[in-house]
Amino acid sequence: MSTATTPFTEKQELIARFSNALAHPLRVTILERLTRQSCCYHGDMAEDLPIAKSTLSQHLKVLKDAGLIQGEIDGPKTKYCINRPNWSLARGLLIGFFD
Amino acid sequence: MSTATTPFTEKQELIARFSNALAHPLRVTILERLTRQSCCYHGDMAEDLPIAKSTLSQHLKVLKDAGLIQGEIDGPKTKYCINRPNWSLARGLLIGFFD
DNA sequence: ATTGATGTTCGTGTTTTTACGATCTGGACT
DNA sequence: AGTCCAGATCGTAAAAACACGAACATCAAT
Repeated sequence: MSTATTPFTEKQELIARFSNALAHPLRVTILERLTRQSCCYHGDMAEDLPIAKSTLSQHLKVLKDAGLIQGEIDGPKTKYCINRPNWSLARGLLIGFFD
Repeated sequence: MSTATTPFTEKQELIARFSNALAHPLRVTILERLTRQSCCYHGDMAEDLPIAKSTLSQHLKVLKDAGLIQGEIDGPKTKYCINRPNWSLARGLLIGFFD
């Protein structure tokens, strides 16, 4: 396809996109939690984090748009977990990036 | 010291800071180049990249402030190279982050 | 049907990022 | 001294990130 919309390679764009998802300590915290326990509800995170729930929703959306997590509606709650395929992709790209 | 200025751990802050440095494809490109060849002049990069020199300076400053590169004045030119200790630190943190 | 709990979305304001040209600084060479 | 080149810094403008409360939607009980 080679949609050359930018002067950068696909790989460079992906590294930047995944890195951007990790570029806020709150999102790092969220991801750490989701890797420790397989899944987690919005509400459980909101309890432990010193932010408004709307702010948490925004950060979860950033992570979802980056492809690192996925959300699933479970009754009245929303359950989030790591998007494994993309997580592996990100890990591979970043480990490769650091030689 | 424990300057608890944020509710996050030092490690989380560092991961976010290093990731933020990688969160733009241009900066990814710069770092890729600096890892391939040990050092590189501002001017050499400016030739190959589709951006104004002032913009390049800004991105180099972001990378320097994050601690990933260091600059050295060499006659009329400025020579940049990877900051090895911090590069290793970033690699360790990110590889650890991805399990 | 009403209520209550759970999250998302909307609207707002503040701050940061990104990009550029123009200006300034400092070395090298006449 | 004067000139040229390399880069940094300044000033500006547009866009995006961040945070919050208010309003909205949805499910699950009552």
